[in-house]
Amino acid sequence: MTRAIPTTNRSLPIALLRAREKVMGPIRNMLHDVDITEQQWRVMRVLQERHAAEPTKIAEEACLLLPSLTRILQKLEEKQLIVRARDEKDRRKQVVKITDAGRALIEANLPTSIALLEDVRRQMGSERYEALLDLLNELDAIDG
Amino acid sequence: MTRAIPTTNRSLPIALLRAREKVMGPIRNMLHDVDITEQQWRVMRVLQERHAAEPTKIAEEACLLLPSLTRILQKLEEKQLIVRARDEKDRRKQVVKITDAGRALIEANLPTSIALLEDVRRQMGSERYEALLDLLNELDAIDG
DNA sequence: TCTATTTGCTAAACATGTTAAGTAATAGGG
DNA sequence: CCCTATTACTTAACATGTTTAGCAAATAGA
Repeated sequence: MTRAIPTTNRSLPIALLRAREKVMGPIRNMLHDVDITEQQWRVMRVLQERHAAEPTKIAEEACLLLPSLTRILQKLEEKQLIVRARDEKDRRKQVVKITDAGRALIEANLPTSIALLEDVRRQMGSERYEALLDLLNELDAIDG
Repeated sequence: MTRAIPTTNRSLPIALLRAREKVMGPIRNMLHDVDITEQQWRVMRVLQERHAAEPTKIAEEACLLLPSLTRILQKLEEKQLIVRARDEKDRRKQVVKITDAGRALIEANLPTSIALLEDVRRQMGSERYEALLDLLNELDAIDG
């Protein structure tokens, strides 16, 4: 039984894109007021959870490519939200840490960020929200 | 019952991002051989289905912002994959059409594109794949 | 009909996405 | 120990994402 060519509303890549826009729109608005981008926010969140991390690990967790992360870390350093040092045990690596100012910025905005996601969860219903997360993680786990 | 702050693997924005990367990776590789970007491909797909469309509609269907679309249409026009004309009934608008060369490019690559998505579908299972699409569309339909 | 507003698109500026190439430090094998 | 390959990042170049501003055409009222 052959399926027809999918139109945009039944195309997985576009459905993923639209869903992400729906979720990120309000969060981006919030971050805009603090003059920080969505990607910078993701990096800060990772550093808040791990306290210190090397760029490769940050990139993996924040779902960023290293060239993008390089520029982002430069900007976060300029804003004095993070500090960087060379790893003395392996001088190819770096140790990135969040500063007090960075932690303060996270703590000031995390409640709103969580509330916005809670709103999505409430509108979808907890069960379907969790089911969606499960399916997305399952998709991420396939071969590729 | 309060939930803990979500870690990255349980964060909806990042889960959407990772899932999209998983799906688009192979498709991007395919398009790279034809020297066309993922976004240019989306625009071409819309034009193939509608034959003629105005930029605002294309942007909506391909999930692009108008400033991005402006540049993309300029490049597709240079590549002679589309043609543009002013709409004589409303001279603010344009009429964008796909050329024969554009249609040929789509037809040469669509089977592979579909096969790659079929592969994802097979690995996830049809039911879960469809369930994922339903949940994504449901997410897109909430208030925001 | 005149003007204020809206609509459709473009331009500009800055940030990131993506690929390819480059550099320095480390690891591995002979 | 030397040479090669690998790893961790950086740089560069081009394309898109995102916001703001701008322009011309059309529309809505007064």
